[in-house]
Amino acid sequence: MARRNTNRRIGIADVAEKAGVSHATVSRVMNGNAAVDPGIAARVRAAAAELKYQPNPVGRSLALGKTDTIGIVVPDLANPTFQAILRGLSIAAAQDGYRVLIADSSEVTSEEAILAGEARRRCDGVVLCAPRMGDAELEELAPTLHPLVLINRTTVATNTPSLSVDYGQGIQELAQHLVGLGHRRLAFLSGPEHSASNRQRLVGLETFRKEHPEIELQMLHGGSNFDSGHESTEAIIASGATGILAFNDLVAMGLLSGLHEHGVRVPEDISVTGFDDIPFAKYTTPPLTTAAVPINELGSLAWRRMREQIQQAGESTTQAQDEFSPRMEIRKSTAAPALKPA
Amino acid sequence: MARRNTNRRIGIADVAEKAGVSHATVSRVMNGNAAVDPGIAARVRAAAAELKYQPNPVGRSLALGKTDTIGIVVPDLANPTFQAILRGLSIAAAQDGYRVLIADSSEVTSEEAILAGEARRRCDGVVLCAPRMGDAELEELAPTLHPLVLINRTTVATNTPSLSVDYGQGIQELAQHLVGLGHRRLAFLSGPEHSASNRQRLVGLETFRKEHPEIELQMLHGGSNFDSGHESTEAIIASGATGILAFNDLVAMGLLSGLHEHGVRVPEDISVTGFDDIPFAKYTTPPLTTAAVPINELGSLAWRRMREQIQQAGESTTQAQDEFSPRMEIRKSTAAPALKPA
DNA sequence: GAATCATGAGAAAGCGTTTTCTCAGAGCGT
DNA sequence: ACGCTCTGAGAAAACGCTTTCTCATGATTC
Repeated sequence: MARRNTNRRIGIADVAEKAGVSHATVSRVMNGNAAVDPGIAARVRAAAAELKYQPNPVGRSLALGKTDTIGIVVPDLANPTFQAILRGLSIAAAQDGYRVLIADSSEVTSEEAILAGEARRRCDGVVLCAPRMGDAELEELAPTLHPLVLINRTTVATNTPSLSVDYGQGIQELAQHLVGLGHRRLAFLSGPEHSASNRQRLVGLETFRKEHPEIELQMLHGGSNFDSGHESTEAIIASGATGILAFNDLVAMGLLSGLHEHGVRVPEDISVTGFDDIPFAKYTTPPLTTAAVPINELGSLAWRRMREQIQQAGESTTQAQDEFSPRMEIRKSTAAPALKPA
Repeated sequence: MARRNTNRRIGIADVAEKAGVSHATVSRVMNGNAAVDPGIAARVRAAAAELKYQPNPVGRSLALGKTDTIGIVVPDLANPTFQAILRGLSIAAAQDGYRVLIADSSEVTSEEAILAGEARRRCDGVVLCAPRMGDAELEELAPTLHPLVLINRTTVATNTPSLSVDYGQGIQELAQHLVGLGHRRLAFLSGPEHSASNRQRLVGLETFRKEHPEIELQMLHGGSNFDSGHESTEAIIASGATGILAFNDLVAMGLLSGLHEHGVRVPEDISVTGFDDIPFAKYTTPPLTTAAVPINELGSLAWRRMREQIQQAGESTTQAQDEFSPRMEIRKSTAAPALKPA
């Protein structure tokens, strides 16, 4: 065996001995599972209190087959969106006595499946944010992870709830907002190539194109963070577009700062929109027009969906596929274009 | 027992049966602990692979007495500082095969000790961020949590490593920076009453006062987030101070936006400084002068200190007390005052 | 060729709980 | 006063793994 009895943390046996009962009885009074003589119960409780006994969660987990913990897999903890989801999830889960375990894949897509499996084995369920994972891999992985809640992804398996944001609609509304202001030359500064939510934006913009054939819409490659937005500054200026749809708020902020450095005024010369409405979006200069995603709700709803699955353990009923529609948040980074477009 | 053998997840016994060996042997080949006949080992590995066997971490934890998990207690996951620490910690720990479990106390100081104890029982160690916990409570709690790493707090117990930032020095440097620019009327927009780091700032400012008796320095009550900074706007304007030391970047940003709404120009009318240098500080308008804390390092160093303790389990050696000196980050929110001070 | 030794596999104990099983004793009715 | 039910506590099994203990087998040496 591992450790010969070095002065170990006090366990149920110590309480049992002190109270002069069996450890089964101690367990019973601690969990209130069966009727115990009030006198004995009091004696046990006194002993437990005196010894400051706290049941070992690992032992409990093994016996109970549950850990009261859920895992969350995120691609990048530096992203405010995932931070917010994590926070919402953590707070909601804590309310029900659950804790959350983090697995940050650091954008390494190939690790995501492994991390998720690992997390699932340690926890009672997994919330998976894997925007870049291939569909095939996701389909294969999902059943092995149940209970599972997907964020911004869906599976064909109907017993997996998913929470997603309608990025396609959001980006269309933003584009229409720009058109409504008088812009005729738009550019979309796209996100990571294999991102599912980027694909949704592209699909939305395709629809937009059909409805507005008269509008020029360029597609520029970008990334998902500050720096990539900043790096795209010159390409944006060169594009000649007056209305820029950035992949998200982070990219928009990087772009904003790049444009400022180049002496390009926002919104006088160029209008910029973001996506997500991260907490800082309203504090940029100028405050960022964006599509607001109810990000705190996402986290807490993720927990609710998880809890539903944990409670009805076994019976695999079909689960809700929640979709959130972003809400336009018109601020000061968009305005009518000053120059006449071509 | 809990569950009569409903179609359970496959375990070590299944592999043993399939390979025609005892489960002890399976365990041996999985962990490479003892010499096993190469032929048998191959058979076991084949069986394990075919069954996709993955050892149950809870069982392992119970047998091994370790969970490969550490907990982190934070007062507020919405605060970028704690987000960054969490991230640094998580990434560093993952490198060594450890996961991190979150406990967000939601600023409820009275819960912190309980959460920390809870976390400790589930994990191999705890990183504690509890800026508002009373000193006495901390002293009593610390020994029960070992291995423990304290952030921005210290204990008399020398076997508890702590990582802290020299807020006192940072705030003095910021004040001196303002004085150097010509400001004579300063105001400190303080943080939460019982915050340890706020006390450090106050001590630092006391020193500053002694060195600069000619400078007026007002103390204003505030909080630690956007909103509290925003709410303090009118009090700040009323104070007549031209140089404002905000508790942190969040407060400074709230103040910046409030001043903007009131038509007060920064830095022409009032100079504002923050603290922390959160990622967004350089994107405010104007970019925020602040004292930069090497926040990513804090997280990874926290893990290193934790790992050291976990490795030398038992022998309670005295541990390092690391202190970081903030680095001045002079940006555009501070400048020489336009008006002649009294 | 027998005694010694090394190798390696199975049996079983242990980690700390919960829960089923079992049974002693009390209470009740007739 | 006997037998019945019922209450409640202890014994023991189970959760899934690791590791010590034990012992059989085959190799080595004099």
